[in-house]
Amino acid sequence: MVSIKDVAKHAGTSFKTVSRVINNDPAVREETRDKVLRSIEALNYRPNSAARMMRNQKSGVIGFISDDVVTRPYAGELLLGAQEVASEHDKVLMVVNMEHDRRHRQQALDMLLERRVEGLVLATYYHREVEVPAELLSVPSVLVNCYSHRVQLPTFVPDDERAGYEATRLLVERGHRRIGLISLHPEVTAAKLRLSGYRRALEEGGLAFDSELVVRGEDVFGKEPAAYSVETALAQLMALSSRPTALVCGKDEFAMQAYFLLLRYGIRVGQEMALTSFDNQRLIAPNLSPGLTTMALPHLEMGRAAMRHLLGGETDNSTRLIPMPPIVRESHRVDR
Amino acid sequence: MVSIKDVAKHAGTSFKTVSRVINNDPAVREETRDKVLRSIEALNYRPNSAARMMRNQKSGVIGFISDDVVTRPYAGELLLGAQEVASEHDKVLMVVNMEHDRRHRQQALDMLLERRVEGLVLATYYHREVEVPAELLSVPSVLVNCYSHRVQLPTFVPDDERAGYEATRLLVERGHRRIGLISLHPEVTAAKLRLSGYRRALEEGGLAFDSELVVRGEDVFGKEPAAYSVETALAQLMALSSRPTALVCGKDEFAMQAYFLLLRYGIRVGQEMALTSFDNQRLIAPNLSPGLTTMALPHLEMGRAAMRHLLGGETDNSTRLIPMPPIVRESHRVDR
DNA sequence: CTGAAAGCGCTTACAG
DNA sequence: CTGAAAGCGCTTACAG
Repeated sequence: MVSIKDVAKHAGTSFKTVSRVINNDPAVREETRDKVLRSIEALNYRPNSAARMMRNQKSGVIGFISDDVVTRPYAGELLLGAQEVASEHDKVLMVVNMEHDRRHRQQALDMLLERRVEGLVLATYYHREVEVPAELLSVPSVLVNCYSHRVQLPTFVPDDERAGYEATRLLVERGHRRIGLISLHPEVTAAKLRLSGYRRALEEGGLAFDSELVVRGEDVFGKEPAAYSVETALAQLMALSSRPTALVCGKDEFAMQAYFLLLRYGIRVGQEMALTSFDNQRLIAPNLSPGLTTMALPHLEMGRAAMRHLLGGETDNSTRLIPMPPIVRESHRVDR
Repeated sequence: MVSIKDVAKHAGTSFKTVSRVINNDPAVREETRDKVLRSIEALNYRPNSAARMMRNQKSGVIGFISDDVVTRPYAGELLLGAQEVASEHDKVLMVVNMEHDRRHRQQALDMLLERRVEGLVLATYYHREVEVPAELLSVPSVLVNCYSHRVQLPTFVPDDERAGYEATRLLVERGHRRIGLISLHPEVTAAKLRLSGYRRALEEGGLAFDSELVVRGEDVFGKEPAAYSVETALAQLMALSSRPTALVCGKDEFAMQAYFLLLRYGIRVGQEMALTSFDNQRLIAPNLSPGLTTMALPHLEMGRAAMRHLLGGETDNSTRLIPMPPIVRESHRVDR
């Protein structure tokens, strides 16, 4: 590889002068600079960042540790948002997978720390509590889409309570008084928060909470055969003496299934049933007819906000609730 | 930061001995090694990879350049597959976005080359031709999910022709003689290849190609209002004097829309209409009822294969067609 | 405006 | 089995 000395020789200067040129030091005569630049061009020279790093004692690298973020639909936007902001600050991301295997995880962390990352982002593909490796405390770190009760770190999570409230309010406003909720697994963070938003909206609308209207739409992950499904949930709701006229679905996948399953009861979403949901999966929500009104997961925004915080040198460890904007389409537009 | 010398001082050896220990040089007395290891532990020492890189003249980094791979549903598996294999080889990925902006792209490339990446992966989220930056030729590089006619590089792309053939054959086998094709934008690589697979399957089944049965389901990206849509495509097919009894959809999103739109004609997929598709979007295909039979995009496999090739030190520049396995569910099971 | 020296934190031969 | 020297490719003071 061609080094700064090769360039110096080619340009007939000292290598120090070359260093000045590549670092845009103004104290170089125009003529000298041009000569050096031509040599750089001619030799196709690129400064070795490892050498620079050693002298400067900084790597310009941010570690991005995540579970399946990149493969889950749209969760990759966490990465994209983080990358965008990092790039504005002339930082690059080193992306590693959080392996479940403890040894692998340790290796990945060691690798990042040996590369002297200037910061660490820990991100998950769904909103949940995480076990924070102690190493995160040795460099500036942030938590994205996840949180910890044991460690104090800046935390960026979706405002699921508010989203639950908004998803329900859209239906209350239309005059619905029997609003079903097909819930995610009840132990999931988002499920709890959204349920409490749902209750708040009911209360605000002067409606009593009826536990019969809250049904579970999914099983423990991967359990077969499933004891809980959208199908069983809907069956339960449809068996009520006073059926719901509106439905809040725990995620767009639930909503999609509900569109189909409700047809069995002769019920069309957007006609006999108002419906809202969460996620805004672009693969689903706009392709349903009628289009699905849903609260968007703010992946891009969380990624950006977290990286801005990290690179902005802020020190405050609080939790930021990132809004989940309602994406209003047609499915909730049924008046009662 | 604590360096090798601090460890040596703490352990009472020369720093050279410390270097031996961290590099697992067997020629160190057990006792000395233990002493050093304890000091490393005590000081929480981590070797500086920049310094190592400088001496070793290799970075252990592979650059992963892509367009929107991480945000497109499941295309992120390209990254995951690549990462998996890289990690087995003790390499890490540096992920950068291919900006449309020429200057940004150049910056990203420069950055990667300054970091002395040992290889480069260029990946796209859909199968298409790319303009390959000249810099890719200066280090071992591979193309994933994309190709170039101007540059010879190892190339890993989905076998779309074969997939088109399989998707059609599943329907021919069931006795269908009028098989519609709702095509992607006809200029798209996958559309052309799949069309030729469709024709091959018809021919093999002794069926004449009828251009009336091939309709376009999408417009140029982002064009509003759309001149072509699944709705218009279906309308065209349903207006034919001899309607199709089976449908090959250009992607799962088309299929999903078709499920809904066909209801307007009183036609249920899996009853009066057999249907196959491409992609295997896990968000869509299993959630439709009946479940969608579709040819899976082999993202994970392409990512793995490409990285194996890159790190395996192979030199052959040919193109590998990665199979798109048929994911057989219910939608095609309609006999004629 | 330009250059010679020292050093960042390691590893690679070479001695002993 | 252990150590002293040289050097990887840069930048940071310090001279001139």
